[in-house]
Amino acid sequence: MDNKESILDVALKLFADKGYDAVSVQEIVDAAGITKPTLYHYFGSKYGVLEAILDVGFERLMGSVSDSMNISVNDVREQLFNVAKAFLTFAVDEGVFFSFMLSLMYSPKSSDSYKAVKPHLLNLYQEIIDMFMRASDKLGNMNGRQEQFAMGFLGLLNQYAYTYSEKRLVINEELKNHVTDEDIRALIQQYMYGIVS
Amino acid sequence: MDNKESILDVALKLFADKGYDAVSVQEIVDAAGITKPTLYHYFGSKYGVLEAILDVGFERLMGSVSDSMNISVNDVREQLFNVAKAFLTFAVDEGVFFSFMLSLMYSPKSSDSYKAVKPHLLNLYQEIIDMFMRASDKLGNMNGRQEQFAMGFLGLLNQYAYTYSEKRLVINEELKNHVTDEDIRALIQQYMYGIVS
DNA sequence: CAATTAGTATACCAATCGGTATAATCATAG
DNA sequence: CTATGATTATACCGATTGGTATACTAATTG
Repeated sequence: MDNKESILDVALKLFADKGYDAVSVQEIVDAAGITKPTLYHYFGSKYGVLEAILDVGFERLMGSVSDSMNISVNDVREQLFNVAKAFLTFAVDEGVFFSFMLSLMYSPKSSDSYKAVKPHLLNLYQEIIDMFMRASDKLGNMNGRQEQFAMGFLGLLNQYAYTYSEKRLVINEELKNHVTDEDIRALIQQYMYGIVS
Repeated sequence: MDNKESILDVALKLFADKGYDAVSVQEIVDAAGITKPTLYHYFGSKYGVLEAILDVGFERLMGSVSDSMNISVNDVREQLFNVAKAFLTFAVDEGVFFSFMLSLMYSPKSSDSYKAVKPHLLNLYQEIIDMFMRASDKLGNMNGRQEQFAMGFLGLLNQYAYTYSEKRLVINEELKNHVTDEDIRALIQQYMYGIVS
């Protein structure tokens, strides 16, 4: 791992743990074992480091989600299952980035960190909304509520990933790579047919 | 409004807009039309201001939610409706505090702001979980998934309030005081019976 | 070998950070 | 009128902030 990568790696960990604003450039370069001019050589500014982190992370997430959408399926449930699996697998594999992303989703609208993440989030939202649009014929009349369904779906995934990662930290590190297909099926079931089923 | 109140009022707006870390004490006192020693006289520290804001806001929220739970009801749906209405009404009436609260819920775990909000969040979670516990007999066998249901319910409410407030900002300020009972009923319907219903 | 370039270290900058010492002001109480 | 205690303003503190000028080194290229 060269200096450039280790800066991104270390900075992501610090940002996810303490928040973008609370981390100083000095802290990053100390943790990466380099000096400030090196960081500014590569990224130009602290904000540049943030942007680079988000570029890399979202490219992976969107790639994974897009792939999951291109698998041919028989029904909507299967479609949702595939997307949920891709999303949650990403949340587990890239836990640090994912929790940082979640914190940015809800961060204050005038903050630097929200400005940086906003375009990436719009991308993600649009991808999910489009999926519901394409499923219009199979899902029946959504009465123009595709957007609401999409945000609800994403909200459920986020909330699941969030509570799951909380539990992982508290209970057992060994569970790490286990979001089972059954878990995901139960989630889709809940989303489609509610908790009374 | 005396100095103490106006400090809290102004600080909340700034925190909600830019984030706790990004707001300086100088900024707060300038906006409140006072000077630094006055702020430190009342609150001791910047962190003390944050704590006071959260104390006031969560007392209102928890009071409203608790009241809604004490209304006698015939079934679980009615119970959920009442809680959801209290919650969403609060989210509309105290929009600035609510969006700040949401940002803190997902903020990095080692940040000062998360430390301040954590005990209040645990309170809120417990209140919702207890409600599902009490509803065990009517909701049927939840197989110990009360906690999951509770978090899912809260996640749905948060997500609804979030997208709603986004839309309000974008489309029409006039909609402000209108989260209709129909909206809430549709939300509970979705939660209980899913999107396919 | 010479020359160019990317990467790194030392040392520094002005500006801002959260916080405070001191003293003046103010309304109230005896 | 005096005294008291709560508030407030002026002016300051050391520490840290994001960022940079300069010079040196290591690797690449002709």
